Amino acid sequence: MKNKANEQLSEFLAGQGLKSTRQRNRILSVFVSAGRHLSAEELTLLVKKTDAGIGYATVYRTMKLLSEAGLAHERRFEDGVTRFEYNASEGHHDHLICTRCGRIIEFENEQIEALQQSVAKKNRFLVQSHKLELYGLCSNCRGKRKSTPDVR
Amino acid sequence: MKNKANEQLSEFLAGQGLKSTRQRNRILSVFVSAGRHLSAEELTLLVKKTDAGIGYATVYRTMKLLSEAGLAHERRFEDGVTRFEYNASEGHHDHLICTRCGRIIEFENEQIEALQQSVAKKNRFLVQSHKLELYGLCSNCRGKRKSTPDVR
DNA sequence: CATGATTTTGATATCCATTTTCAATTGCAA
DNA sequence: TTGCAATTGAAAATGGATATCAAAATCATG
Repeated sequence: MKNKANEQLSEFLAGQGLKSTRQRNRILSVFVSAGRHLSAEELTLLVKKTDAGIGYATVYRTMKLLSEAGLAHERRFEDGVTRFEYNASEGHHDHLICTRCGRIIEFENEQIEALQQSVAKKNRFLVQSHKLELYGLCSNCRGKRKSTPDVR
Repeated sequence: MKNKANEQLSEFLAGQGLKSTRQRNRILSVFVSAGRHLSAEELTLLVKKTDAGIGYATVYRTMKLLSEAGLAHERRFEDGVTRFEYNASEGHHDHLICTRCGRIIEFENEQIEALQQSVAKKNRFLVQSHKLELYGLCSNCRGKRKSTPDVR
């Protein structure tokens, strides 16, 4: 009866011998419906609107769990704060990050990925993962002095 | 009489109305002669061998200063610790980072840079800076079970 | 449905890198 | 030398993330 994400969570928990709890389901629901990159703090604030009794620690723990379950991905950009993104399914992607309004745009580019492999090969290096982030001004913020924050 | 880096520092300090101090010169000298990426902690340990009275706070403050002076670049990789690299002159480069021994290899690739620009253009995004990191196993660590730590 | 072993939770303490505070010291122009 | 702003070192504060621990909740079992 629940949405797909929550079903996936239930499966994962059952498979790991972990328990299904109100908190875990609530946190996942809020996270998914937010539909954007969220820090643990932002997520906690959203969650508390629905269920004031859920604490920070539980949010942190749950997000780690969701990462293990493949339902969330941890991202840490320049500001040093870990943010989570909901990963419905698709593969790897990289990010454009607006330094003014915080907007995060995702992109994929196989040509770049291929070149990365060739660089690695030249250095006899075996790539396990990579991170590509482009920082700058998004279309909304170019040429503006002020802006409406999108994400903090 | 000093080396080039220290001369650059003196110029920068004079230009900013800041003072030349024993600590600042000592820290820069140690940093430059190390010739590799160093965290503030690693650098402090090295500095203390020469001059035990220099504290952490001064190292942090000085490295921030050197960054402003263009003599150092801050880098923060996945482990969340800020490291500094001495930048003699050359332009931008990216990194291959060994997840086993911590070795850091620098590389440049204009093709990748060009593709980044095209991605940005498609998204009407103005790039100010970027970060590309490839994590994996270096040539020494491929096929090994254990390794000799290079950094940390 | 009651039991009880095992998990989970929430509040709080702790960790760790970095920054700030502040009184004492130092650099340097006059 | 003197005077004052800049700098320093030690220690406290900060901030995000993790660990601790007693109380509460889950859930297989009887």
